[in-house]
Amino acid sequence: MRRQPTVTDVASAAGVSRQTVSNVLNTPHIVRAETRERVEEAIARLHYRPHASARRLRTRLSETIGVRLDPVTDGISGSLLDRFLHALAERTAKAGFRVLLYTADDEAAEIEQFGRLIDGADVDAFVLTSTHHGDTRIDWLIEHEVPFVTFGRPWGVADMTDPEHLWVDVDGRHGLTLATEHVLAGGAHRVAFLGWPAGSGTGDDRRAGWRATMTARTDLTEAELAALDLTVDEDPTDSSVATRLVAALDPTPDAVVCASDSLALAARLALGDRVPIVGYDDTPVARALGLCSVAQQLDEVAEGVLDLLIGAHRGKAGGTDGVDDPQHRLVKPRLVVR
Amino acid sequence: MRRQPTVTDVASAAGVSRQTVSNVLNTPHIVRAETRERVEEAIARLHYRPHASARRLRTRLSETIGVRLDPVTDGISGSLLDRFLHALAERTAKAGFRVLLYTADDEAAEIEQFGRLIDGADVDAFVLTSTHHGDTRIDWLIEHEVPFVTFGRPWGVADMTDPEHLWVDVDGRHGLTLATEHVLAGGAHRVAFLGWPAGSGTGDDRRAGWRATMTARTDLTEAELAALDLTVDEDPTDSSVATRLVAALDPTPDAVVCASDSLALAARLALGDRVPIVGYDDTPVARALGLCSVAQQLDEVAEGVLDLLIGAHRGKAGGTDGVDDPQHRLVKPRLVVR
DNA sequence: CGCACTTCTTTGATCGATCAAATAGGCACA
DNA sequence: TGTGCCTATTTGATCGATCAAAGAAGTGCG
Repeated sequence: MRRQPTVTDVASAAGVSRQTVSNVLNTPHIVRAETRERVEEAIARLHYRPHASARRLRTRLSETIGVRLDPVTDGISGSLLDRFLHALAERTAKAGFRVLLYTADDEAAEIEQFGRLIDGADVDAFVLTSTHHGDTRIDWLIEHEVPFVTFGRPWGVADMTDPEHLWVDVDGRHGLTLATEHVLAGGAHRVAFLGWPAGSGTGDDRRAGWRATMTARTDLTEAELAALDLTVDEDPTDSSVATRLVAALDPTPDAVVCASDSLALAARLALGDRVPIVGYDDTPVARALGLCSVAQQLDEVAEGVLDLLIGAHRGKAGGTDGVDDPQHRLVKPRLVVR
Repeated sequence: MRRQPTVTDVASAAGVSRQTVSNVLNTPHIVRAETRERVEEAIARLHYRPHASARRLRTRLSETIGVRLDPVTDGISGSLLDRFLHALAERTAKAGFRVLLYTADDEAAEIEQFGRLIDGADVDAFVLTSTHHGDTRIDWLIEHEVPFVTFGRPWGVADMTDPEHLWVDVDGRHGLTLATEHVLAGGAHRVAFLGWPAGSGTGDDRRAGWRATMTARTDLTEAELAALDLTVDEDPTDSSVATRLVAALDPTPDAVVCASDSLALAARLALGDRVPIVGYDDTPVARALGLCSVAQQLDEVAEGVLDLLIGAHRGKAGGTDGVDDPQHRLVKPRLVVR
């Protein structure tokens, strides 16, 4: 590997000075067109590429986003993060940024990582993916004035509208409304919901979509709805529990809408293909089983994350395309019909 | 965010010079114990952390590994990359390195990325995950003397032993041997193999494991084996094809060993749970269905990748623990029995 | 023609670390 | 006591870029 050309090399090749080359790269508009072209020609001829670390040292900006790679959750939806990461990496690259991965076993370790990555100028912003109520990481980031965006709402009431906490999320309630309306339109009447125990923001949000739709569109009583509201812990070994639960439901419901594809798989194993089942996340499992599923629009989520981050960078400017709330963005999921 | 302390700050706090602080951090053994302790105390007291970009500028090392995030393949095994990435990120962090993600739509674009990332000192090595025979990326990396390791063997004959091409792979042949022996031990006799068409190195390797075991352990003729050797394109929409294929097999085989979990799912949908089925990759799908599956030991793979990379860094030293071939490593998979 | 005023370009300093070479300190031995 | 040698520490230069401020060229107007 021979020595890389530097700004100085380009400068002498183009017959100008270092700073002019730097200007061509960073603030092209202040350079006279003729000079700019000469410099650009020299850059191309020498295959010059700026040394990212040198620039970072001077500007104190890394143009890199840190993303934690969660320990694999063993859920079928594991690939969700994968897809989100891909969408994020792609968009990030388009915006001229990079994605740096890190791992951490617990919150304390992750905060330690924040410090290391920020102090070392490795990253200048974070994207958090698994947030929960009372997350200490978020307090740390806000206190240390580190820009960040979470994929997922903070479910605490006050937090949700906190302008310091930027978030993007998928409207799960809307997703289950779509799912429920779809099976109702297909002739179902007694539609069961298979979800997680109350208490998780995400799960409750999805349940609410089912419940609201059922209340509005059917004449089922509260008691009947309660009987159709099935709950199981999310745990791979629990799929058998879910299977038993669904099978025990008597009479068999006309359809089942689920809070996740892994629950949908359990329902499918219990009921076979006689009853329409709708999953959530549109994972390969749903595809393989031929089940309808609610697809999170991860491209849009990634786009939103980046918009908010760049907005935050450039002085809290925020969304461009007429979004009402520039600090938060709720993406509408789509129902994949099969 | 107040200004971060620098080596100079630490130096004056400890009453020594810059370089001594640097020595404590990089070559502690040349510093007298008493001095070292004083410096370490000052580092802790000031919460000093080295500025990574400054160090990289000087050393011309980024201590960062570039990994391409593949476009999601829609296979059930998508989560495999996810798990590998996680294992890699974790090990990488332990070795004091970082993982930088990038994406690229095709090989040319990826080579363009190589150039950008190397010239910018963003990364100093790459890990490639989806390699194929005659991969131009590999030629580029070797030509430009950029260290890299691939997860996956190059299936060209000459390439496989090329000392310039470091690789780690999982012994799929052994995996299918384990799978086949397991079902044979369970009393099966006519064991079918469900895999991809001949021509893919990985698929052929797995098939060979099944075939060799069947030949050695059963008295089935070549013709009988050929009839049990089922082939289908890997494509999500093809699972129905696989299902038909398996169902058409008459008489029903005693067991089916598969080249992937998504094929195992197809077999399961065709045969129900009357016949033992073994998948490959131990994805959540296999777990949810209660199927046996061959688990790639991604931790070991990640460890191998890092060993080779660090070995290459430090002058082609290579493996430590008595591995025969210091440039290549074949990890033995494990059968998860359910 | 000359002075003020832009606009574009150059020069010197700087970011925070490490490298290379020089210096100071300690110890043994003649 | 002085010389030589080894080890521990300090000093000056450097990596490649950007920032800040100074300098040069070009324009308008009295």
